[in-house]
Amino acid sequence: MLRQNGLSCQSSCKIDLRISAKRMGLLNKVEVLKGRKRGSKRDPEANKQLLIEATLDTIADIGVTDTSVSRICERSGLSRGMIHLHFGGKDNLLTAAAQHFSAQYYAEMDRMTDLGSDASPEDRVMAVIEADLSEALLNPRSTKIWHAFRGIASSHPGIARYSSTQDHKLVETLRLAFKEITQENVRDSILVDDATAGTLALLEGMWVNYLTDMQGFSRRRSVDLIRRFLCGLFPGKFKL
Amino acid sequence: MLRQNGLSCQSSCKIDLRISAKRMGLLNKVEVLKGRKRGSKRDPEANKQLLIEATLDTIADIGVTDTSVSRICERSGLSRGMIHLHFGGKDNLLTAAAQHFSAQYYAEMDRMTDLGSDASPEDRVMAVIEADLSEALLNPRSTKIWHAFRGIASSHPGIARYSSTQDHKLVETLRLAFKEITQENVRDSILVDDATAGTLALLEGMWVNYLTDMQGFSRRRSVDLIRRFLCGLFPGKFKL
DNA sequence: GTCACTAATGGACGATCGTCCATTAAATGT
DNA sequence: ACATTTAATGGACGATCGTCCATTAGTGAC
Repeated sequence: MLRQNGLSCQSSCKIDLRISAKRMGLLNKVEVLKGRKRGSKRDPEANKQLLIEATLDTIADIGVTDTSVSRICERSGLSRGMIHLHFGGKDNLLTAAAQHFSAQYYAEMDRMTDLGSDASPEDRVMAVIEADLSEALLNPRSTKIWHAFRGIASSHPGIARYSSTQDHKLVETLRLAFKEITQENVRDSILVDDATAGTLALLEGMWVNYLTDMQGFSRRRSVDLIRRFLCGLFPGKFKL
Repeated sequence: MLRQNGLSCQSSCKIDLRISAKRMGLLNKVEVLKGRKRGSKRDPEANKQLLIEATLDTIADIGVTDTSVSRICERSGLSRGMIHLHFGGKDNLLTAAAQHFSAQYYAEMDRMTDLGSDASPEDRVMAVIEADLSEALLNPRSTKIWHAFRGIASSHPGIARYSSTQDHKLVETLRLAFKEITQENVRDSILVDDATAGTLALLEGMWVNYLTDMQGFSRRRSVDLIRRFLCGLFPGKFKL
């Protein structure tokens, strides 16, 4: 929107129009989002969020490689100095974006798997799987961002911290559920570990399938596939 | 090695040393590798390969984001103009590198799964799994490169073509084997599809695990995990 | 209204990016 | 031996990178 305004008017008024358009449009939106008191035109915390969101959107749109400071600021409608001001540099912003993205994922995952405490372990496992493959978590934007971050994680320690599914509450949720399922058969603790790791691995694979071919991807079939594998691991459980 | 020479000598002789070192060292190596006729100092094909290899090494070392034309040339010991000369630009070189990497993977996979034609379908499936998780295919370099390419694939169509495991001979190998296993039970064609897709998904997940935590990764445990899942899918088969 | 303070701006800066090409060097043909 | 062709070089080029900072604008205290 900003760019369109800038391009469509003559050069003499370009700067004025861009500034006023930015000011009005974005700040009003921010005010609504954050509930900031009316008339205030400054809100550092909201701008930090704006930058993080713009970073994620830019990565999803044009890829990490082409995500530059200028591009992020352009999209957020804020000035170029803002990144250094609030984050101290591009790298820190990227790390903050990865953290925010990860936190958002787990928050939404928690929300979607908040079954009653009387839910069977099978239902809890399936809830995790269905949540992970739901449109809220698995969509074009999130897959692109997720894999982009993972792709640069090994050369970017700050991001690596948020590129793993393996060290979160989610793992314990699954492990506990599988433990309950096998409780009569306690001798086999490796089964629980394998079921947990295997389920997460299958989900990873599904995300890759989605990234590779979004058209041909079917959430239902993917859920059924994983259920089928779990049904094999725990005969009698996870029946359709 | 080039850089060390450049740094360790004085500035007056820097250029001469670098050139002579590059000429001697690299060309002799290339001659040995390619069997080029003695005394020849030009070999465009070898240089293309040299650039591709240098590209992959650079990506594995410092990540795609920092992989620039200068860095690639520095590592290969060739001049900066070479990339434009042989590939017409950086993007084409990256695509060629992705293609080469993919081809190398499948060549090695073929080599390692070349069992006799009397091998059981179970053995053929397990051969694919063990090959994919072997050190020859799954190592720090290959994982970093693989995920780096996948991370930029969605914004780089040329690379996307080589970032999928799903449209290759490998899929048919697995599908055929699983079909043989279920041949008495022909009515269930989805089982074959699920087993194929699930196995590949599990392997994807194992690669991610390896990338995320190379120290804690165990090839044997990963193979056993997948075998366990398959054993559940096909009761009686894939026994330890 | 004035003052101190912080948020925000946008341009300056040197470094590096990828591309391109005039030049040099090597191989080949005659 | 010389001419022709092709491989290879390395610097020039403008664009863009990320960082930094002098300046402006908004806010709250008095």
